[in-house]
Amino acid sequence: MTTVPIPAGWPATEEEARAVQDELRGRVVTDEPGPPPGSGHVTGVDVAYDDERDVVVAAAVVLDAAGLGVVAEATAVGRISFPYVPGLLAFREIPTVLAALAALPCPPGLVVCDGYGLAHPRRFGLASHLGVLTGLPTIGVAKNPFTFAYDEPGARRGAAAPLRAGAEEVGRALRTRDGVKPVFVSVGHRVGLDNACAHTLALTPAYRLPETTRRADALCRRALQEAVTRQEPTSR
DNA sequence: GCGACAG
DNA sequence: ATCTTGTCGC
Repeated sequence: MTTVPIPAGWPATEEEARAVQDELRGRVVTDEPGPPPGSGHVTGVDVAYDDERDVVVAAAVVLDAAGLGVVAEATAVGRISFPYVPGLLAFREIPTVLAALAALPCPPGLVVCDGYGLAHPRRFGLASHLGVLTGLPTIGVAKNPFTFAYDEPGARRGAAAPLRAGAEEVGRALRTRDGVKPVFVSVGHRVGLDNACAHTLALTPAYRLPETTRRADALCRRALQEAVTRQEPTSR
């Protein structure tokens, strides 16, 4: 497994990173409904870190949208390309995630990201950024509301309430399990919000988080352990 | 100025 | 994200 290089010209400062977001945000496509839920491929991507050893591992897991079975998976290993800064998460994850997607043997279809798309300080979160760079339809499903406001949705699975930045609806708080904390869905690229929520519900038949992110999370953690174990075979 | 802040 | 065992509850 080769290590993904940090791209030439990758932002080195927060100021540069914000400038990149401001430049690319205009390329987000929001007037396409996106692929219909329940057909084709749905791919989850996630990343795990070992900041101490400067290792980051990304995983991409392709599921059959109809039965949610695993169709393909891939991982990639890289170096930490940016510190974690709220609002700049994409610069920390994207190089390695792109490599994992590129390593897949089949088209990803809709990509489901851990985090936000348009629900972002500059309306250009990880999911939107990844969508613009790949051209793929993407959505973001986050576990926390970040700085956004929302009213508690109804207690039943399927209930939803707007995720708001002031009066603007930047996403939706969506209940995926009865009585359990909602997830926070936002549009990434080339998908509508209603459709993004429909996909999220289709991907959560049993747990709060989408099967895509659950599978990708488990895979990148496993791969990270293997990567650092190989790095120091006789530590201790 | 201070605190909050996706992963 | 990550550090980390058991435990209460459906």
